[in-house]
Amino acid sequence: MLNQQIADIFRNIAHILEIKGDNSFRIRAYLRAADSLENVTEDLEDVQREGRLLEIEGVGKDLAAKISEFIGFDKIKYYEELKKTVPAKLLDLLDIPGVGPKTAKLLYDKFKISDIETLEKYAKEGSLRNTFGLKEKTEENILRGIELVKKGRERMDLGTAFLAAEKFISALKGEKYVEKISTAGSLRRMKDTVGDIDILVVSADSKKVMNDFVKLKDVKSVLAQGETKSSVLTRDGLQADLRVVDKESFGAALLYFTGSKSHNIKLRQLALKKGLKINEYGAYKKDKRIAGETEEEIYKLLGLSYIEPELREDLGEIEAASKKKLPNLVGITDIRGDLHMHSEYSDGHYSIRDMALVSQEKGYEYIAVTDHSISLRVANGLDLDRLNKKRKEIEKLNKELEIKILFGAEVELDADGNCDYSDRVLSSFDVVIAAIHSRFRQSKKKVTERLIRACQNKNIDIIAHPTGRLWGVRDAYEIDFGSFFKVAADTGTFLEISSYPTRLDLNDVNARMAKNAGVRLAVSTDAHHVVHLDYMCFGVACARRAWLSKNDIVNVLPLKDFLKAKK
DNA sequence: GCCGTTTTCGGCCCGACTGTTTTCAGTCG
Repeated sequence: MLNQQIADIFRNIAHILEIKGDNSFRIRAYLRAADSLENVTEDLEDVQREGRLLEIEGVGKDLAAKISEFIGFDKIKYYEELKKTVPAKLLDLLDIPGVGPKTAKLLYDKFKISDIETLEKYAKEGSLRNTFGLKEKTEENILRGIELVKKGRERMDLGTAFLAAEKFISALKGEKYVEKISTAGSLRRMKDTVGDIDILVVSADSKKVMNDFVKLKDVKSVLAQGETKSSVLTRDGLQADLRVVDKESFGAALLYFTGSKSHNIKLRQLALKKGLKINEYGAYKKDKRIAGETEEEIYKLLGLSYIEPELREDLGEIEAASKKKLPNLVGITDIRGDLHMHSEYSDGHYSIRDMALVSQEKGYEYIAVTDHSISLRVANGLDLDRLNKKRKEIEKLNKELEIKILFGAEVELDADGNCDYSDRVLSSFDVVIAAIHSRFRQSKKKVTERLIRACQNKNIDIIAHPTGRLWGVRDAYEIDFGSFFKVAADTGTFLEISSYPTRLDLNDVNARMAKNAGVRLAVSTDAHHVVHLDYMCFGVACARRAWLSKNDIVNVLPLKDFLKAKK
């Protein structure tokens, strides 16, 4: 995608400038702009055409010109020239933990090393030592870093990380020497992917916490064990870090370790303007600590209302908090029904009754059982006979159970956006979800037309996982979001936030844009198993990251209001 | 290179850790 291409170029420019030892603030400007571009949902080409490039945070006159240049010529002259000054693969060295621009430059200047393989050879031979600032220890570190790169420091999906962290937290929480415990980092912000698990603890006996932590059942190996910080590798291959902090610094530490980095930077800048200083130990006025035990008191001190972790991305939340204009975010307890799940009629593993009973236990008022339609044969899509059988079973269950079961379907959209059931059949469902499960590789224009056609179908209530991304399997297909969201809003078609942790689709950025376009969203699990019904928390977190409140979500409505709200 | 309730120049978050020094530079989060 264009936005990503340009972001990558800016990041590469920054890395080359780092190696060349350029002004660090200019380097930071390129990195900041790259981050910023990744948060723009609109196609940069559209933004450029409408002359709005300068509205993007961190993009000024110069970078706007470079973006325009790339859009027009597929090249940025400055970048092409800059690339000639360093070997292409030299930038790969920066991926090695512990190797930064200075070391990379040293390695190149002294040994002409410009790729990871050569570096590994030199380090193994021991021929790096006895150079300026390089000794045996550094060689070891480089080799260890290369191993890490090879293993791939891949991020994990939110679901895997969340469940792993929960095990750690619940194991430690019961101990009486653990006063306070919380996750931090991107996991606490509920980002769709997580790098590693961060846990903070307040304890009177940090030694005991550390000992217990590294001995927990899920720990495969111990990477480091210290007085206040330990790192382990879990059986799933995830790194988990536990830190013990002082009680009076817990809030400041939580704030610091939760991030995001750009959120923290902005908070600190704000503090400076007020003559204060914030670090991970507290908030200070002339070296005197005046806050730090809770996050709330630090935000208050800065004149901000409390900012929920999901919002801490420096995407306008600090400005909104200073005007007391933060949204009243939707919460898990607001959800009254799950509108997307499968039973053993198609490819689910449980009966309708089982899915209903577990949902009922969650306190839901209604669910929609939306098995696959006839043309999705790999998922045992339902023909008309089985549809009738299913309908009768639901009618029977509805007389017996307290929860209301809606008769639904997840209907295939063909290459042109048409359905595989007739209008007559479609209109007999309580809820119709439409989805794309094939022909992912169509052009952006074609996919957009396909989705728009689905929105215009009066029988289709919801579009499931609209961008089709499946973490670790395939990227989202390209969509003209502006046109798609407008039609969805105009036709009253709900768009789904799939809570399935490897989907989370729409994602936070897209969902926020959809809301701003007037679209209403359905947060659903797409459960194929009773335990998947628990995934709702991930979809709600995604909605919160998208700044959505109850008004933006349809399955917070009581059943009769929901039925009235849909087409 | 960006940016502005101490504005159009002069700033730009802050501290820990590590390995290498002997007072610090580089890297990281």
